[in-house]
Parts: sequence; structure tokens; C-alpha cells
Amino acid sequence: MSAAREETETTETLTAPAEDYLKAIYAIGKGSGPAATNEIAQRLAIAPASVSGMVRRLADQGLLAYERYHGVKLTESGRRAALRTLRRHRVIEAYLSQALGYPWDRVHDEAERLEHAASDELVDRMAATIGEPEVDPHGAPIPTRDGSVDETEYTSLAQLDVGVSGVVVRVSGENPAMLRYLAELSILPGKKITVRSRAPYDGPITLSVGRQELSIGPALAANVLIAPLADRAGRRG
Amino acid sequence: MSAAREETETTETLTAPAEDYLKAIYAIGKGSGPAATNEIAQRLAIAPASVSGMVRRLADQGLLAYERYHGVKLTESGRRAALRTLRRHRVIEAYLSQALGYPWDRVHDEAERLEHAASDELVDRMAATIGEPEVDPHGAPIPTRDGSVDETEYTSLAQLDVGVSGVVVRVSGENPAMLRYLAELSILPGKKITVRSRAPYDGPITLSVGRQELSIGPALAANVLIAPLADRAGRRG
DNA sequence: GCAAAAAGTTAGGAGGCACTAACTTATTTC
DNA sequence: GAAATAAGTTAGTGCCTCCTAACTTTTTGC
Repeated sequence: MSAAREETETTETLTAPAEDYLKAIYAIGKGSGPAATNEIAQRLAIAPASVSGMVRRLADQGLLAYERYHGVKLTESGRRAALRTLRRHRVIEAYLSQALGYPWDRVHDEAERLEHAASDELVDRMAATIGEPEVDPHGAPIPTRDGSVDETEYTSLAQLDVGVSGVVVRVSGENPAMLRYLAELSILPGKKITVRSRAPYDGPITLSVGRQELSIGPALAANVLIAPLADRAGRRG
Repeated sequence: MSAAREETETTETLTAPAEDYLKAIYAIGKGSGPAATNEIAQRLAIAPASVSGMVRRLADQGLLAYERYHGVKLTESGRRAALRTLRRHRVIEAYLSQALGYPWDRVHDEAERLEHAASDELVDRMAATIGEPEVDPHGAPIPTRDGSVDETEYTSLAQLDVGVSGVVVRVSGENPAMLRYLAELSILPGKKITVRSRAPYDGPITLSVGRQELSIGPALAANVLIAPLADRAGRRG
């Protein structure tokens, strides 16, 4: 019977750290599941002890459902706030890339700061200017103004069976060096990929991209999300 | 013999409030003069007592020369930081206006937040995209990357003699309602204006803008900065 | 099912930045 | 030049967000 401590929920402006927490919790829980204190701490690169305090404050604002020792979940209001921030972030990324020629490995860091400063109006104007994009430069879906997102879960390249082909829909992870490397290999959203072989014990995965053949480690492959094509396995191997 | 407390001056990133203080001090001292505690407080809409503490911290960082009870002055390093922020602010205003169709009465508030979040690279890309503007939408000069600004002081419309003509170079002040009103009257940077008459005791000033004749109060006129044209007084009255 | 490990919490502290109240220093003004 | 006024300062708080250290609860592994 945890006392429901609601606050007047008046869409008071959130601080930048608060928005970061909500984004992290959303990402962990995929929008609805619970998030563990340690995981939040790890994502935000802060000490777990710091999370307890902040989480309590966010719960007091009605953004989180929090039960001591049992992680947190976003409330409806928290989810909305998280999606608003996510929309800002991704629209900004898309805008930086399309309108200002920002390199795809650097849009993330810039957007990470701007998302807390840009007004909704600015974000909407950016979106309109580049033709209301549906995904950011990494292929992540952009939440709509009214808070809905495509939450389709794609298979990662690391899980794809040998012989299967698919289209890269998204690259998760924001490490610039990794993004540059993937770009070098031409593993980019929209590209068609076929898994040629997979070495056991977490060995390298061989694939064809266009007319190139290359192999990458499973850690990298796990960041590449694929929409499988009609499975014509056996066509070759 | 005030002990010169220098800190290693390692261009550590400034907080948003710190940048705001430096901007305010720059604006008050016109880049070099001293700024009074009370005036800083007023510009930033905070209590004078709050200024003392912050000013000490900025002095400790080598950004200000501060002597108790005698106001502050920017150091060279402080001046550079102030101009960097000012450049960000004005480039962002110009970009919002030119690239995103932002209305001129609203660019200020948006830029006020973005200036603390945008990287130098972003600001430079914005500037390049709109053709390296030299002034913002209100006519304020944009500092260059290397920290130089046009510091010309223009005459305000309130001080202009009757009969004198000039071109509006800049509108100071950022009150959206005031800006909208000026736009309505077509008193905008680039417009040619002639002072027709001036009522005594701070009475209204009559002027022609284009083929319109209108009159405004001296408080408003003080915000309109003019580059006088060759003085052909007597051409009319 | 109980002890060890893992996860999560509180306690206490620090720095930034604001506030009010009370005090000190400068500046006016006669 | 001394009293009144203005300007500026310190003192004491509070909130936000982070930290480390020490403690508690939950989970795991045998």
C-alpha cells in the first residue's frame, strides 16, 4: 500500500538532469518496463547512490512510480516527458545532419545538449524544414508531437541466421568511433546485408554489403538492427 | 595591494549562469568599463546579494577583476568569453530568423537558451549556412570567431535633431511586444527615417518613415539606433 | 534455507546559485 | 564634515545534483 504521492503535475519545466533520467529510464524499460537503479546509474555515468535521491524527486513530481529496492517505472506523465525529450533529440539530430551537414558520428553529442534548450516550436520548425522526417540519422524513429512512437523491435545483425538477408534499419549506440567505422564499412541505414557465415564462440560474422564481403565482431553486430527480407535461405549457402 | 588570485585559466567550460554574468558585465561596461553590482543584479533579475558571491567565483576563475565595494571589470579572458557567448547568441538569432523563419520578436528568448548549449562548430556552421552575417536580426553586430566586434556607438532616435535623416541600424531591447510594435510602424533596421518634430518635456517625436508620418514616445525612440545621413536640414522645415 | 554476493539505500558532505536579513562602506547633501 | 541615503557585503538558508562510505535488503548459489 505504497502511498501514492501525487503532485499537482503542472507540467513544470524539467531540469536537464531530470530529462536525462527520464530518457534513460524510457530506454531501459522500452517505454513501459521497470528500470533498475544500477542500470540508470550506468547509463548516466553517475554513482548508484545518486540515482536513489533523484528518483525520489522525480517520483514526487509524479513522473515515476517508485518502490524502494524495486526499481522504477515511468508514469504516463513521465513517459510523455521522456518522449518529448526523445523527439527533440532525434529531430535535432536529423536537422543537424540534413540542414547543416553535420557528420553522423557527431550529431548525437550536439543534440544531447540542445535537446534541453530547444523549445517545442523550434523543434517543430526544424522538423518541418527538413520534411517531417520519421527517423533520425541512425535510423531511430522520431516520436510524433502527440507522443506516439514506432516501437517495433528489430533483430540485431548478431542474431541473424546465416543465409538471411535484410536491410539495415538502425544503428544503436552513439560512440563516434564506432559510427565512423560502420560508415567506412558502408553498414548504414538502408543498406542491404546478407549474413554469409558466423564463427562459433562469439566469433566474427561474415557478411556481404553491396558487392563487398567483410566480417565484424559480434559486439559491433549487436548494434546493427535489421529488417529481414523474405527469407530466401539456400539461394547460396 | 589586492592579491592577484589567478587560476590556471584553462578554458574550463563555463556554466550557463556564468556566461550570463559575463554577457551582462560586457553589456554594461561596453566591453571595457566597470560594472556596478546593482546594475548586474538588475540586468539578470536577481538580488544584488547574489551577485557578490557569483562575482567572487568568476574573479577566482580569472574572468573578472574585482575589488570589494568597487564593481568589477572583465579581464581579457573574461572579455573573450563574453564575446564568444555574444557571438553564439547573435549568430543563433540570425540563423533562426533567416533559416527557420522565426519571427524577430521571438528569436531573442530562444537564442538566450541555445547560446549555452550550442558548440562553436554548430555556430560556425549556422553562420556559414546563412552567409556569414555581420549583424543579427535587430542590427546588433556579430563578433567574429577571433573575438573582434564593431563597437561603434550610434545615436539614438531620441537624441536626433529635428530635420535630420538617418538609417535605422539597430533596435536595442528585446521586449517582444515592443519589437512587434516597431515592426508594425515599420521602424526596422535599414529603414530611412527623418525626424520631423520633437515636443518639449519628453514629449512625442514625430518622424517620417517611407511615406508615413508617425510619432512615438522618447522611451521607445531611445531604443532605435540611427546612422545619421548627410545632414540636409532645412530641406523641409 | 542460509551465507555470500549483488543491488539499493541512507548519511553526510560539497559546490553552484539563488534568497532574505542584517551589517558595512561609499556617496550625497546640507 | 556629519548625517542620511545608496550601494555593496556577509551570514545564514535552501534546493539541485553529485560524491563516498557505511548500512540494509534482495537475490543467488550451494
